[in-house]
Amino acid sequence: MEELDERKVKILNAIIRTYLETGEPVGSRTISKYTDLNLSSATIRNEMSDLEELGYIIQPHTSAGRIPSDKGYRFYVDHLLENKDKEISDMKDFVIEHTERMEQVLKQVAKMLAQTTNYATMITTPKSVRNKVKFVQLSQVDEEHLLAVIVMESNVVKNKMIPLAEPLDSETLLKLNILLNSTLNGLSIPEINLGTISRLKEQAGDHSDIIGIVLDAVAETISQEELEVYTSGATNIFKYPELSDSQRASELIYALEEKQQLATLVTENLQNENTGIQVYIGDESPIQTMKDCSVVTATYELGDGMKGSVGIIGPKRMDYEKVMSHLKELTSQLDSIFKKPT
Amino acid sequence: MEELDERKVKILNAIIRTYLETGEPVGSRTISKYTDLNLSSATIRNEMSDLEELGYIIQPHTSAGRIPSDKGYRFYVDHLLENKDKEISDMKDFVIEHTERMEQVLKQVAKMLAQTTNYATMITTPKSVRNKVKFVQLSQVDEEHLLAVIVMESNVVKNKMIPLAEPLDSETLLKLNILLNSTLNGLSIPEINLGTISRLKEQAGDHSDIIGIVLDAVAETISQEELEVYTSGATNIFKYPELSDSQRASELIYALEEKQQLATLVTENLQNENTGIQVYIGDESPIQTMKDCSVVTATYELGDGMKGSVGIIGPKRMDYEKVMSHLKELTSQLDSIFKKPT
DNA sequence: TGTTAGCACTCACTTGTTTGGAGTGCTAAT
DNA sequence: ATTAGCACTCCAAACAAGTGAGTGCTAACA
Repeated sequence: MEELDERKVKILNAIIRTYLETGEPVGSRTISKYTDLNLSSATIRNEMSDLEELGYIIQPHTSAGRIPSDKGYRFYVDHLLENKDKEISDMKDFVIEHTERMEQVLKQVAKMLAQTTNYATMITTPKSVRNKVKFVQLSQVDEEHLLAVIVMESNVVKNKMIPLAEPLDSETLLKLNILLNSTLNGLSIPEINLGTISRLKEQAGDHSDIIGIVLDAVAETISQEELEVYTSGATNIFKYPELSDSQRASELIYALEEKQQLATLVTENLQNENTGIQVYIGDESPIQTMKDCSVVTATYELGDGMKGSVGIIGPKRMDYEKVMSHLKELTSQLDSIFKKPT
Repeated sequence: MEELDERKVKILNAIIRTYLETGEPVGSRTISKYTDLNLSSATIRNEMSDLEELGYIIQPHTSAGRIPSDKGYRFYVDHLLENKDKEISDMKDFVIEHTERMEQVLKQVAKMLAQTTNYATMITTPKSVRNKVKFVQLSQVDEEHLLAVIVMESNVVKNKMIPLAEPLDSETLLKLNILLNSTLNGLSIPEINLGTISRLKEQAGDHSDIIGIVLDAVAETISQEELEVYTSGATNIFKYPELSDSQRASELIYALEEKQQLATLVTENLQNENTGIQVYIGDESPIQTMKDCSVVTATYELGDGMKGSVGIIGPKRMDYEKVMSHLKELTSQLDSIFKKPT
């Protein structure tokens, strides 16, 4: 298959751009005027016919204009998109009064992104690729409960209540605390292995059982850093007629509500060293219900080895240019946004 | 205005019930057969005409059946609803593997309720009407950060990072901890007043400034027990044609996404000693965008003075009977559901 | 050989008209 | 007081016709 010559590319580009704007099938006449090629609509028609044969555009029905196919969008995103990197309103200032809870920050970011882009958005909690334990403390809360507080290098705090048969005396507690801290401090999850554990238990002597429970709790707590996903702007999809019939809308909103699926979409990105921006067009998305949408995701990194994901879900004819530069901007700022509070 | 005689009531009842089932305007003929009154459609017509004049039912257009008006629903809910208290699938068992985080539990409850009722649901975190401090602890996490951990009587744990100019020595820390615990322990929020505060500061001596910061943090943390609201089953509204045109659906889902509004809907209930089940029909709801829906809320109580709210949002023709008994069942079980974990 | 003008054809969409049926209100008879 | 009967209303579905945007093809042109 011989590839597209320059003129075809120009025409394809014109088609897609105008379609992105209007959302209506675009006809030969329109292109003939819009471009500076000075070609008659007839010529354009011939070229469009070729483009359709090559699979870049589709005719919804016989006597309608053409709309881009998934392949067309793909080509557009891969080759036609100039990286303008326009400057974008500085989010850092706009966004956040210091809330200490990451949850709040994430929700706010999602919301703001949804507002500025007019698409549905999602963001995951950063996942500790290599997060270290910074501080551990056990406290006797009441007769029957021990509270384990774990602070990670990233200043994420986790709590875990541990039921106890009978209270520990304060001396033991102190000993355990010192032991835990001196051993675990600075270790990342993979480093807390059987060796560490058995050594710990040994040193705990009488209370190895408690250490066991605590360690389990710690491990669980740490690893239970499941990706949480926050979404916002779900209703934005109603702004795009091609998505807002109740069948599709329902499915989409359901997918946004059931965050679990979204997580899967994003995890693979985190696994791979896929640091850049990922674009899923239509069927390319692993989530079936999103086959009528495009999904753009980006990973952000928090310096201290935490990685998370931001994503935008919109119609196929989304403004890729704006979305991608927004995401690029955002991911570069998230680090400092998170650092500022604490 | 002379009130409804018995026959009118029966007819109204029949109209509403069949409308709840079908969702279509119901005509005289239908009623004539459905009821055991053995009346001809003509008679029914006369009665219906009366009922319409009294405002209990409406004719969407001249030659259509009748549908209940808000007033009709109101009458139905207030007088016609027998409290069957049918037994309902036991949620306690169904629901919850022990997750220690209340958030998880609430999300699950909302989800399950949405699944069994086929309406949209919401649930708030329990609010401490009279929640007491059980345990406080300051820990030196690193050079520049103090971590305050606060455990409430209800075993809710809150963390607060406090930035420090320079580290405290461990002796001072111990002193502060003892001081805080002995003073605050068992106090509820209103009891931590200026008196307590100044006494505390006095006793803290050199470190009164730190106590100040800590107390602020504690107060903020405690009072910042803002109602969080979790929703689920938003997409259920698409199951009811009268709500699923994109205009309405969009507004509704937006309202569900913007949980803030929902909170307001519910708070007033918590304030009042309104312990029972509250039904808002159409315009009765304080949230404007829900004027086409009915909202049923119930408050649950957790024994230790925590109160929260569960709600169901559905079409006006929701199955009030089922919904109300579900809610009644649920609220009575929530206490033990929460107690079980820890 | 590439480009263009012209023309017939297609097909969704709109508008107007028709028809059927469900439902009502009224009246007269029981 | 109830009911049968009938005329009337009005929505909804079906159908017809007109409109217009857009295409494909062909023949003429540079």
